[in-house]
Amino acid sequence: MPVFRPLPSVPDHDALELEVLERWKREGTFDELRARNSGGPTFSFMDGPITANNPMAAHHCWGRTLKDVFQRYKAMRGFDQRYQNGFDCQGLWVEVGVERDLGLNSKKEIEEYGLAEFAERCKERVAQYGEVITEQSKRLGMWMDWDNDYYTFSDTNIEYIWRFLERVHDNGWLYVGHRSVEWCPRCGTSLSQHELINSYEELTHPSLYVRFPLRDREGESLVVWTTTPWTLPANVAAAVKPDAEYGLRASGDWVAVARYPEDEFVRRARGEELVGLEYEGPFDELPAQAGIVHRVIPWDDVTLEDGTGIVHIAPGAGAEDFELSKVHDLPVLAPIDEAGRFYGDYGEFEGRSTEEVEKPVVVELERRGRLVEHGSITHRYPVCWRCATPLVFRIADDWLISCDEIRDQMLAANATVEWTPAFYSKRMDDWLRNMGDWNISRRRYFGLPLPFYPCACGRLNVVGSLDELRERATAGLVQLQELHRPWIDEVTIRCDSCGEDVRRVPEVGDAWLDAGIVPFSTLGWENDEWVEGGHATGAARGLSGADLPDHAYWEKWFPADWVSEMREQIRLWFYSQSFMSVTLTGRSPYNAVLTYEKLLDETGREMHRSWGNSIDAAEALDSMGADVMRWMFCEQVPSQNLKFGYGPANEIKRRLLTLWNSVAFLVTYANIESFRPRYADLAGLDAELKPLDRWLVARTQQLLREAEQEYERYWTPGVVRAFDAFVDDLSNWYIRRSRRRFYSDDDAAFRTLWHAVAQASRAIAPVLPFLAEHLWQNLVADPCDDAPRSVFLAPWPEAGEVDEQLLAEVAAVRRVVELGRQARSTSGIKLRQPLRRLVVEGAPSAEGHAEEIAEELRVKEVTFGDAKSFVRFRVKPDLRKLGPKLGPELPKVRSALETFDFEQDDEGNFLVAGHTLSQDEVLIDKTGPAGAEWAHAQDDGVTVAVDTRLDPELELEGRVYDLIHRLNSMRKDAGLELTDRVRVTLPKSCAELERHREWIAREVLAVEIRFGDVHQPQLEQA
RNA sequence: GGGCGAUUAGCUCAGUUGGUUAGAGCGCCGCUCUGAUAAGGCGGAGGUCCGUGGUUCGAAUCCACGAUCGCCCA
Repeated sequence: MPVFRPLPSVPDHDALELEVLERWKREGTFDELRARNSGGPTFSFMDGPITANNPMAAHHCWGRTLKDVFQRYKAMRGFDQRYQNGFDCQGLWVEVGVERDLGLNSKKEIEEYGLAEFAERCKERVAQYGEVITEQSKRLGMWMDWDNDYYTFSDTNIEYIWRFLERVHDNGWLYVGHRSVEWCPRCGTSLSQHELINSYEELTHPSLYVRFPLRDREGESLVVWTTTPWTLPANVAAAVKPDAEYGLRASGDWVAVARYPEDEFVRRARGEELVGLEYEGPFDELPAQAGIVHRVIPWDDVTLEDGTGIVHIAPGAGAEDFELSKVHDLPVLAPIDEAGRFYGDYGEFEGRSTEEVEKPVVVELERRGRLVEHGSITHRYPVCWRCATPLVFRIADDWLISCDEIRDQMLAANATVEWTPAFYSKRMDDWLRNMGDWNISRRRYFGLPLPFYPCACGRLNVVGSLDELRERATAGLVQLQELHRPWIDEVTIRCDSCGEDVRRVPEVGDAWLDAGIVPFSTLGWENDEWVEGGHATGAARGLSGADLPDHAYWEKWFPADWVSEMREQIRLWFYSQSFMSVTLTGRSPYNAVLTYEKLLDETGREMHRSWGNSIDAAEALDSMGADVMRWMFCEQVPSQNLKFGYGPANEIKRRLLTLWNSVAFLVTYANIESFRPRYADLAGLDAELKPLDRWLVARTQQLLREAEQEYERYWTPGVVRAFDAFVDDLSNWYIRRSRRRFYSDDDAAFRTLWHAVAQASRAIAPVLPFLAEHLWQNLVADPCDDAPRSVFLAPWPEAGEVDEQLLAEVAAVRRVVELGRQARSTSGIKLRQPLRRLVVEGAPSAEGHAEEIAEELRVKEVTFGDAKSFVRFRVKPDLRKLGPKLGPELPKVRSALETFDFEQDDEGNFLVAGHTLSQDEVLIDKTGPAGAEWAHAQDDGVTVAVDTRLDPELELEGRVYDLIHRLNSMRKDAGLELTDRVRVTLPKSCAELERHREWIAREVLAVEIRFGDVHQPQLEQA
């Protein structure tokens, strides 16, 4: 029975991960970890809710990996954590998903379907995808308290938002805005400013130049440019830039001179001279236009960058237009309804959409000779972020929260937050400085019911809790199954001013209210008594076992020590959370933030299902494996977009192979030699260690220290880099150098290598939980009875003293070896051929390691000190020392040294340009010719020279190495096991090698070597 | 128009206190090891570190201005 399970030549990540998941489940590892850490110091992480509306996409895995990495790290360090996952459950996302499923495509169709039924479908959808996301997250390795998720559509969550809104109202911040807003005609609702961002697409629209004939100026017209023909029927004014120059063409058209510098004008006028002129509107005969006087108004913001310098103004169909209407007292014509269709007083346009009227408008203008030019333009135009319908402007009443008073408080709160990467803090500030009032209302169905009950008496009743609703209700309580439409709409309450019955407004709330309240709703803010299962109320009933904790619990866990979400969340969740928290408590709800950019495909394009380049989470998890994905996410500098794909994944798989092979090496020989590991070795190795062993121990300590530092600053790229470098050193220095020691029962070597691999697994476990656990099981948990059953149940391996001197020595050795290889390679002599002598200068700290250097470079002797006889030497200033000392004199000294313009005194000091430099103030480089017998290489003060002369003895040894090489190749070709013994027959021509018979036999595991009548060496299994 | 980033090898990107000859991976060429083996190692070619100016003994790094790209706001 081997000590370790043999490793296959390459890891099967998928199988290995499923096995680890199964073991965690079987052994209750996560529960045990939580129990162990319970009562320890707290690490408060607040999970931003993931929308339970679709399976996970690759980009979700990025964020969820980061969340899991740091929760695992903190858990290994003994921190008590909550692990509560959150689902975002209501609002437009879910509605649109359900609409698609049901084939509904307008608000009318939803209403015909029935709001109660529609709400049930929404809840089913949330339940369904909540489950899918949970399974996918588990597969990714996420450890969360999966049975106690919070759902933002619970009555509890809703009530907490009501309390917030009540506070907002008490503060006097709540108001109804009558404004021009971006409107989605399909969804039938306005969008808030944070919903507009990132939702621009390249769209082609008509580009029209249209005449507005001036009254009292026969034959003269203003020419305006528009890309929205549908707004022309609502035109009431034309704006000019008062200080710009306008010109009248011979054709009678007025345009800005700056726009047409080449044109000839029969008359010129400043914009202000045109102000006040009246003109004929484009569609004056429409009933809606009755009695409207169209006139020219001044507007400083008229652009001379495009168009004609004269702007068509329709206050009912544009934001700036609407603002101007207030300044200039213009009539406001609102042409379209909630579905984006024209109202009845727009003649032939009635009932048509904004797109459908484009053509008739053009035809009509043309017929009347009003059209100067008709083309098209492709520009960036906002579309609905959910359904991609192009947005329009319309006048609407929305509920808004004023930002005036909170803005500075939020800025102050943000100043307390530690952002990673740091510059995101400034972006948050920028957003806060510029944020407009928060539009919280949506004219939809399955969302947060706004608890606003305006009364005819002028009183706005804002209900702050379910209890208050019950108390004030005058009807509808019996059927109130949950706080959603349609049920909530049936409840009427008594106005607390006049006592009349009042109804709720029909609007629902912005989904970011739902997400923003969770630092309060999930932690039991101002809740007197702990309520078991108290978060699974209303629509969340039966979905979760989450409790509603009491206020003491909130005190313990608020604010979050750390949150992590993608960059967009600056204007979304980071914003809404902070807004609500500052309102309620005056402080930031999180202390530290890790933010990351966007996930693109591996060529750098955005992923889109319709482009065929999208990779969803399930597919990626299946074909890459979770560890590989996690590595990719962790390696990525979070301020850069991540190029995600199979190409990069395969590269990572290959890189992980070095670790795998190192472990496989250990396992192979440990089994052959029946090595038995001791768990206590991980706390400190007390074996008789050789210098190289002590080096690996120091190197391992260094890894632990670096990893810890990087985890502490939430910088996964640093962790990955440190680990990668460690594995390279482990494999390409320690194992490479020590290989032979494992062919025999060298206890110190086995223990040292085992120690290093086990400790490294612990350090990387948060990033690669599966691989680390798999290795821990095989290397530690299974063979050591006293070891923790999981790498995550072992405590974090604290870094001890790092032997910096030893690390420096070996670094010097490796540099010498590197140079030695370079020197050898310039000579053209194979590494297999032994050489007589190597001389090293400038690497004093490598002096204790002459034997290693000799072995690596296959030379008989390594001497230190005198390479001068082989090379010329060059002296360079040590800038760190001499810079401060010499100041402006330095360049002179430097160039003198470069041109060998210096002398050396008896003490070895350098006399140059009037200065005396001691030896430790300069760096000495060797360079130059040394004759054909010596090959050399130098770098940064270190020089090596190797004697390339061969003598008969060296040549003979070279032949022995050749033979060994050849025989071992034959062994491999013959498919022999590592431990198989062989009999070798050599041709008589090899007789001279007789002297090295034992050496050869040892290297090829030969029980017999004889010389026979053969032409080629032959070999058979013994 | 304002804000925040980015610009480093053919490609993808590291490079947090300013320090000597700027790194990695991939790709390319050559060599090499062969008991990690459809791997590994070494070497080479390949860089005006976007540009200009400034601070400094010294700038990829700090400052100013400009260019290009990206993101956010207006």
